[in-house]
Amino acid sequence: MATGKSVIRERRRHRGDNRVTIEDVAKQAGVAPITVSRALNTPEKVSAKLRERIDHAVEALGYVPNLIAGGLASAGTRVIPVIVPSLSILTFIEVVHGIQQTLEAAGYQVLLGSTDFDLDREAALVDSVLGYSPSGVIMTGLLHRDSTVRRLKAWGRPVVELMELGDSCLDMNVGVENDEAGACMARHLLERGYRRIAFLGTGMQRDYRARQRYEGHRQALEAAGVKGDLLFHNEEPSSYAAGRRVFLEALEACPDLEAMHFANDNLAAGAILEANRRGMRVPEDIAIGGYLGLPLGEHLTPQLTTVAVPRFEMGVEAAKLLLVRLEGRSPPSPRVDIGYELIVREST
Amino acid sequence: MATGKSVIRERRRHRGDNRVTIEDVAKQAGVAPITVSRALNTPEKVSAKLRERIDHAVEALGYVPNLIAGGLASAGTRVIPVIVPSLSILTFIEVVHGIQQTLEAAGYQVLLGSTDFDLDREAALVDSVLGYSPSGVIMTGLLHRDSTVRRLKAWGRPVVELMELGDSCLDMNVGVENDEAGACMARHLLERGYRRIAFLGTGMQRDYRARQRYEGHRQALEAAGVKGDLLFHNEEPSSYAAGRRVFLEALEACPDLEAMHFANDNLAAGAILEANRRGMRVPEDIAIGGYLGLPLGEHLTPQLTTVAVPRFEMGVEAAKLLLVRLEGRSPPSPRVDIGYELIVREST
DNA sequence: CTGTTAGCGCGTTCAT
DNA sequence: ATGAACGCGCTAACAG
Repeated sequence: MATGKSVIRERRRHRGDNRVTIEDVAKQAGVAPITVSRALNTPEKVSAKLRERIDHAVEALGYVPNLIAGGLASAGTRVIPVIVPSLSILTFIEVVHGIQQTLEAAGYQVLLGSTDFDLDREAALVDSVLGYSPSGVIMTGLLHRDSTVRRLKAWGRPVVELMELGDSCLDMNVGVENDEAGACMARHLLERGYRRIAFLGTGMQRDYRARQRYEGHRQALEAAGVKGDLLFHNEEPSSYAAGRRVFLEALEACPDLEAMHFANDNLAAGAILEANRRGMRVPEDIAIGGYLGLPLGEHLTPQLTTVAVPRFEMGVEAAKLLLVRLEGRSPPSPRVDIGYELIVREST
Repeated sequence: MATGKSVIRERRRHRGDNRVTIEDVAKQAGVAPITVSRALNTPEKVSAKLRERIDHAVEALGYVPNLIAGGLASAGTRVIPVIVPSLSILTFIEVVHGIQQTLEAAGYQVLLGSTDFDLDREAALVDSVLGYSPSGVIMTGLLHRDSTVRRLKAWGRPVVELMELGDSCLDMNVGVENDEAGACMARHLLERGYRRIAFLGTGMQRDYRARQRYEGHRQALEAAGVKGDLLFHNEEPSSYAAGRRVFLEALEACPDLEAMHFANDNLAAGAILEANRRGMRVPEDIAIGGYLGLPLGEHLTPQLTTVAVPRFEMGVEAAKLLLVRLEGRSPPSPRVDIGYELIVREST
């Protein structure tokens, strides 16, 4: 006869959904659902014999765990939101790539969010993604709305802040010292004998990391007794075209310039390409330095001198830090300086 | 006295988790939890008065819905997995960018997965992400393991397959006709009067879309009575450096070549940069054509002739198609040809 | 090592 | 327009 039990089974799924559940597997293997759960999540806690029976049943039925249900029960999905300012800027993408590759290998999934450099959008995004009960969060930068900081602190799970390094962070921090990187290129240009040196950037209003590099640049020049506040910038987004434009603007405004320190390699590459077009000699007529270490730099003529930052590795490192914490251990240091490297090539 | 009820409330959360729940809000507003749920999800079904009280309570308590619980109850989170072959290839990133921007604006979140061009990894990823009860899925390409196809079909929710167009797709399809795009460039080179024309690519073993373009190229040449199977390729990933290398290999193997049709702009740009370095004249000594329409192309000297594909728009279109289906409507056509455009510049 | 019980926080369903 | 009851599928906690 149809018992009450079977009635329940009939109306089990809300809608046309008919996925195999852990209960189906348990029945097939002749065990309790929890044993299936254990066989899948902590195999060492289940006898070899049962494990095998269960693996069979899983295979036979094509069971795929419902991670949503698991997440609700255990208050933690294997999802890591990664919040970046923009997906149109190569830097962030390479970082995301490093993160994604590392986390996916460890069985976590990346939930992508972008703020368009807007801290209010960041705040809203954080609220929203915390609703997914993520295992941890990776954020860009150290600068957030108070509400964001409060939420994340109250939340209490691992958080990594990425890109720049600072005195205080929410939880963990990996990045580079932007002012030092800026000073590094400035000192290199000084050593080469250049004295009329300008810093050129775009979108520096929103990109405070570029401003930090400029600050390092300025201080390095002034420490050497050289005028350091020669700055050219506009607010368009970084691109080759933007690089060509600031390059020309600076040349026009300041024809006796000897060297240009660009806020990033995209701009610097644009400048070299423009110089190529006009038959200008680099570095004889004008020296050019960049920041990032984009692959394009070494293929230009002249090859671009740059301060390279390991962007992919920065992502990997952030993910590793998070994974350590997710495994319940605590990392040797919650702060990782990923470093930078001056690569001297032909353009200076 | 402590009633049974309050005991339950004490031990409510499994672990240190202390998030505000819908019940807290309901209590504060003096309504039932379900009313809060409605006020948030279908405000038009709740009286203005209650809605206001509830909004207040939400604000005051800082309530953020637990999307996991919602997902479990309603069998559908607002998550869209996007599965791409690689995050180190700019093309896919721009597509993801378009998708992400469109979906995020509509209140959906992108779950990122990458397969490294491996169909078995793709199959595993699909299994895994379906566990998140996503609202829909966006996949790359039309070629999948049988098991992947079966799962997705049985699953029954919206699926978009992206990049190339084909006769049959799982559900919806947006992309470009690769063979036509390849033929387009080939015909352009023929029109320019070139006869000794080679196709050069890298990683074509895994990248069957590049093979499709080569096929279109070959047929166009042979239709014109020109030898079409001049092919140079190797299996390294695409990069400027790889472009420089195939360029040199082809020149050496075939010094009387008149034109080169590259599988993508990265390779073509590498070739132009190498030609710059060697003082070779393009297109006089050798003509160069690309595919994609990367920004770099127009800044090179000579500017690169290319077949441009609107990659960002392709992502936007895919997301829109999905959104239409998610709103319960059905799109005018489940197949969108995103098109391509021949951009003739200086290099041919 | 295995099972029982009791929710996780919501939305569906059905009643009012 | 609002509410009560129930279960989505899984795992934590506690027994045995």
